[in-house]
Amino acid sequence: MQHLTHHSFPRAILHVDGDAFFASCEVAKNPALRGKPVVTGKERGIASSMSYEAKARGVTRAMRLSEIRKICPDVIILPSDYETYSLYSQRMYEIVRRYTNDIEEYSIDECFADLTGMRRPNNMSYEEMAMKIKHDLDTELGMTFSVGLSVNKVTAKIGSKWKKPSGLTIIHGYNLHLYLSKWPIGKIWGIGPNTEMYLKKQGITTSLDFATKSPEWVRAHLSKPFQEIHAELNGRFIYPLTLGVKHDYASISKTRTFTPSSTDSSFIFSQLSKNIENACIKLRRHHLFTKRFTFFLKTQDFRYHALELKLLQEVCVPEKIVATVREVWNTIYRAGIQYRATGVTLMELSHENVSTIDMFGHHELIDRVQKIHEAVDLVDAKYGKHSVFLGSSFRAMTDAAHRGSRGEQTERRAHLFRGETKRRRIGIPLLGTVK
DNA sequence: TCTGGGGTCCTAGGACCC
DNA sequence: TCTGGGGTCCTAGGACCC
Repeated sequence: MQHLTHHSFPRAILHVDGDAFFASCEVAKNPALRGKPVVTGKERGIASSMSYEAKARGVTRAMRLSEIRKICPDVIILPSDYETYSLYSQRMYEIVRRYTNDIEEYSIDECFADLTGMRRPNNMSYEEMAMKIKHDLDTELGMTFSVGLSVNKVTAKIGSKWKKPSGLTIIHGYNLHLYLSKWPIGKIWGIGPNTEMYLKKQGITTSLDFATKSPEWVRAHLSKPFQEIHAELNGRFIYPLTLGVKHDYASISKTRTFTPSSTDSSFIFSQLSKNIENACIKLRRHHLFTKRFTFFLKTQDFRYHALELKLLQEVCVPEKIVATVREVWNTIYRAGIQYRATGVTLMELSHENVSTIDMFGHHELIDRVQKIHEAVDLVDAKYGKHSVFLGSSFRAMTDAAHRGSRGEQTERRAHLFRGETKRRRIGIPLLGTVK
């Protein structure tokens, strides 16, 4: 009796990657920008995406806008417009979905598609499908995409990165090794700087060097994710596609760097308070509650001093979190140390408020505070974000000396307040003191 | 890349229990 | 009181991605 071997014949996995996606969306939205150096990220003061014309002039990611203007005086710098980008993103998914329903919406500018078994229904070869998808995307969205077609996600990713922009690279299992021999180990999806350095020390420089190591060697030297990458580089299909729309958050975090750095306890606390408030705004927008959080202070030399704390009850408002941080503040904050950023991460997110604890009327109080925040969210929706904020965040919202990297935006809003509208910013010290 | 911001997953080690 | 071994849960932190 013979073994029934799973003759898992090759899959056809497509990876689609928008070229300079944010900048390209801006150009698609406003064709007058076509052919010009376009950069997005104005609100952050650094480039987050740049058109190929801007790249040709030497603009790179995270470059300061002041420097960009220096090397490229005719650059067009735009604030990020995520509403537009996600609209184009949805259209990208929809176009790919014409050819298969098995789509992973991997990120705003990328998706995977499993074309396996779709030759008959589409009456096309896999190669034709890849070409047609790219053609549809390019012509209908007014920007270019780079596409890779191969036998799994890791190799499809190599395909889409092989030629950029506007590339279409098909990597069959039988000539995978030709691509791997020319693909540096550090460019593999999932291999970062750390592992790259480690593998190089082991004499591995190309993807092929790595792929041809024995599974035993890989098991002995590397952790699970790298064993899986190794298997995919050998043409196996390991990583399934996560189908359907993106699931809920596992965590929500907010962090902000301030320049110059500071040693001022109350200022740093207010920065953290502001981050907590913003994280809670996002929490409520997604109708979530948190039961646990970590916060950190980042020192001038990039060390993190962090603490993880558990709440007695799920919350979606910042008061209890801020009060908890205040209680332990002196175990983390050290006088005389220069801090450059604070941050908070909310975890154990859930949809319902399942708490049963209701001692000393805590529940009622929290409910009341929650109602205030519902009203505040409405005010914010009407008059703009942060029209109302916690008293404990006051300094972070007003200190001109310590404007964060969002300084330009703050300035612009402050101007609005003085100018055509009568909007007032209201600090609510009371909320900050709820215990 | 002298370093912005928002995420996910994995692992090692300690605590605790049987 | 000392001992071995094993399982589970939790936490800190590493590594990576866009």
